[in-house]
Amino acid sequence: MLIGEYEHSLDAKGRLIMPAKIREDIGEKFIITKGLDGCLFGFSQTEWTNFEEKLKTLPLTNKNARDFVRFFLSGAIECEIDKQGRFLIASNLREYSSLEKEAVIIGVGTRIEIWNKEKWKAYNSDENISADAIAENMTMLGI
Amino acid sequence: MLIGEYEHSLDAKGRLIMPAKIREDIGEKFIITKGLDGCLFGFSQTEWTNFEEKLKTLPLTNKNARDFVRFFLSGAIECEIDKQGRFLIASNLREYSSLEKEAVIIGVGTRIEIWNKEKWKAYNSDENISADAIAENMTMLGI
DNA sequence: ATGTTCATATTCACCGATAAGCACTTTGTT
DNA sequence: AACAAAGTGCTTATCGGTGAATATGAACAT
Repeated sequence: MLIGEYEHSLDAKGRLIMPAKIREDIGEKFIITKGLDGCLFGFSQTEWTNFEEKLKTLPLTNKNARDFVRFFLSGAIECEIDKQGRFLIASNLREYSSLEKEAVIIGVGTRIEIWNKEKWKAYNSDENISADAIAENMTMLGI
Repeated sequence: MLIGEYEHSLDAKGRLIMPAKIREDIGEKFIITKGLDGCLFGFSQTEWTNFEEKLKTLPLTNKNARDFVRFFLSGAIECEIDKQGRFLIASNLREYSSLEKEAVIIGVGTRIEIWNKEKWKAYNSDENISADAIAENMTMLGI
């Protein structure tokens, strides 16, 4: 289970440290792709195949579904973590997610997400995560 | 059942003593997350896996669900209690809950809560938790 | 009251993870 | 061939996390 929030910075070549606590869960080789809300998604190999399976079940007759599948598959790249714990983020993905220097990596259960730090902070101060909304969701789930 | 209120202080590295009476209930490894009202939640592993199971059922395509899952999982970290009974609170969680020196740990049935002492006092002197208000809510709940 | 034990507080030292800079290699372009 | 750009790998310094040692204080028994 991938959890936690970690701040690190890209080096001049666009490489990022994979937090030590995530490294063993996600594996030496993993997949990153364009994510939702302006971040990047990262999947371990097994989670990626799960995800692909789900995409396959979508009806190709539906334009929305076709767009959705294209979005995720076209942006996907396999990454490898080097001896020093870093991985390179392809330039098109860096551009998509506005990653330049300061980044935040978060674990979200089955995947990680990579955010531009500023965007992450903005997202968190947004009303989309108000205490009320969270409390409401908690009771809905019976927590 | 987790109960009681305990005051302790963080050391220079951000570690906190787990009160002896809570230690055996919560286990050697447990999970802390961002909580509501500016405190942190702490769950035993069994309570946490229940929670995780529920989160897994939420749909990726729903923004509300994404927000909710992100809040709890990105804010979560597994903690281990060391030989001296202490555990480290990750810096982002310390920041979130304004924990610097004096802290209060309370047991709340299925979870513990960790508060900045000042915040805890302020919260308790608030009128929202006057004995009268609580009694009123109790009758509403049919107690 | 005194001593004993257990829990908590405080300080210090060490080690590993990370940041940052640099050099070398590869690839593609002119 | 020469160069620029991108990718890969190494080295060093720093900082945060971790464990050990010691001090303080409360609870309890004699």
